[in-house]
Amino acid sequence: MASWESAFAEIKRGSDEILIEGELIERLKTGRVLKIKAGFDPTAPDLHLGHTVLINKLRTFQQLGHEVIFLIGDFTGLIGDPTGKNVTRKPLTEAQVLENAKTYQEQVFKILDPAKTTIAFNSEWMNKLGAAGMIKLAASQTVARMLERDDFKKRYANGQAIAIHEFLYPLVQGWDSVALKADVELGGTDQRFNLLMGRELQKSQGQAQQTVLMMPLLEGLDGVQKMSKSLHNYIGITDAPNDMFGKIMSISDDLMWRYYDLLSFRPIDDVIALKASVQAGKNPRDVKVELAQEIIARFHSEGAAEAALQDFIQRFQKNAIPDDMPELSINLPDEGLAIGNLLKKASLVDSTSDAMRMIKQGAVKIDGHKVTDTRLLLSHRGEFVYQVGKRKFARITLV
RNA sequence: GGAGGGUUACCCAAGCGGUCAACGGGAUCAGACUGUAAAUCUGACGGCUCAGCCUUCGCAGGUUCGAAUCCUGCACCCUCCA
Repeated sequence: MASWESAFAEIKRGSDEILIEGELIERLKTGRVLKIKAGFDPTAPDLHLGHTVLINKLRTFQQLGHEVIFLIGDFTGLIGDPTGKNVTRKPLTEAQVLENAKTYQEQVFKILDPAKTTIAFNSEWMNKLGAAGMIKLAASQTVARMLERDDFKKRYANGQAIAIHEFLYPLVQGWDSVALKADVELGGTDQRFNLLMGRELQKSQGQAQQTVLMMPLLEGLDGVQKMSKSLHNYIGITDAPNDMFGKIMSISDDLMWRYYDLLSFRPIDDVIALKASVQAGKNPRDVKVELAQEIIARFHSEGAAEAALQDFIQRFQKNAIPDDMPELSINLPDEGLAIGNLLKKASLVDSTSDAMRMIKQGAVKIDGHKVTDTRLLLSHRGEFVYQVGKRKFARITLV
């Protein structure tokens, strides 16, 4: 195992805050295998790059020889984490939770080594705890303490609902740390309260208090809000290579550097060199391409990364139509088919009203020719490429 | 249990008897400009057989020539009191 100094440097890299650093150093100095806990709420069936910031850090621990526990919050999922929410979260059904959890397991091993990863479900000990145990646990904390939390405080002040079960969430998460005897818990900065609850409960149970390691939240494609499935600003790790490429290329230059810091496995010196070269005049687009390549290679393959690049060049830099686009055939009635209807049937627009708007705005093309007549009646059979806006294409055969 | 306030399009939020498919902001989409960036500018933003027509303002009724706007009942949310 590496020296504790270098291990600590690796661990700290990219992190937002470590509570308490000194404790972590003491643990590392002992040289024993530490239990590293990170909990995941099975609300979204697909992991996205935002989640991987944390998983990458787990990977770091794993490479340093520690025991990584990937905790699936199947029990907590029934509550719904109130963190950062300004409204009560809808609890998941048991079936949804199980389904999502399964998908998590499959996906996480694209980053972690399955042989070295322990997967745990918190229902295992939570179900045993029982109602009486739950009440006892709830009795250990006060409402005033809960209301110290910023999100609860705000909701309370704004007169928004806080359901009682939401108070249980941090307690359960903290109890997980007790059950696992965790040495370190990883979480996003928004998890501070929940993570610290683990320390409190461990202390009350006479255990050593876990070190809390907080990672920054990754901004989504919009560059402002955190990446999340429900905000539709995410890059899923199962996204097709071309989608990944497109999404990464669409982020702002500023955001690109953020992604380099949190997602790239490249040495920090490389990133510094890249920044310097851009300052010296290199096109940021090309640096973004490198990032896209690295990430696609990680979740797909080198070949897929190369193919995605070629497709990108083909499609946008040469302004050509893409090779792979949805292909469908649509029945052409004898009396003809209105352009609006066709676009709707092909799902290129949301409604015929939308189609009318797009045409008026000059966004619709057939085989590259702009459509200007909103009442265009299609009457020729055959294959045509329809385009709405810059990115939506469909090869449609009228039969 | 009591008193009061609220429920408007994806979100926030105006409107308080006609000129409302409904002000404004955000998000989104399109066009211009570009590096399919960002920023900016312009436009659109309920649906349809689209220069016209149809259905929306928590739900159900009612008053009226006419209601998002007034009345009644119901549902849900919030605040204060108990």
